[in-house]
Amino acid sequence: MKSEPDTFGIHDLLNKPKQTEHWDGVRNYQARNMMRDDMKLGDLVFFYHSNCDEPGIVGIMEIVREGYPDFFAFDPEDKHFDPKSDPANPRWIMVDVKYLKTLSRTITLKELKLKEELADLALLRRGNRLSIMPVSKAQWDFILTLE
DNA sequence: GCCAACGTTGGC
DNA sequence: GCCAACGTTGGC
Repeated sequence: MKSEPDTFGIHDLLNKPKQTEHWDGVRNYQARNMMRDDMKLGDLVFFYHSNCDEPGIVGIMEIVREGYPDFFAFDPEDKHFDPKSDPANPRWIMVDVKYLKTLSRTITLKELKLKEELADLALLRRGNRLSIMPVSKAQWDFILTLE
């Protein structure tokens, strides 16, 4: 899962009560579907810092609540308000994530790109701008060997 | 700040 | 259903 450190970085998650926060504001259907359909309690997630000096994987989180309505979509004052999301039939979904650890160093995008083992990593696919992407078990294990 | 790559919107 | 226009993402 990607986030811009200037907006919400891994340190912000670390400083939340119970080191837990809802992953709100996703307004892309593919990303929403992954939160709604694929993410299960206890699943592990890489925290990726995007749009910053050193884009890359900085830590690990755990899913502690499965998909439920992103109620910020109902709030006209919220940045991610969506008038088309009906509370009776919510359009947007979020999950809750809990901080697990910060990697001993950032595994940079630049470095990931060099690895043959990660040729199929969704993050590295051309033009991919999704904020949530799948990582296979093999990819996950390999990435952790880079730490 | 630039720009490529996408997703979304809305007229037709 | 097509597609041009527009907005956003995010690396560089």
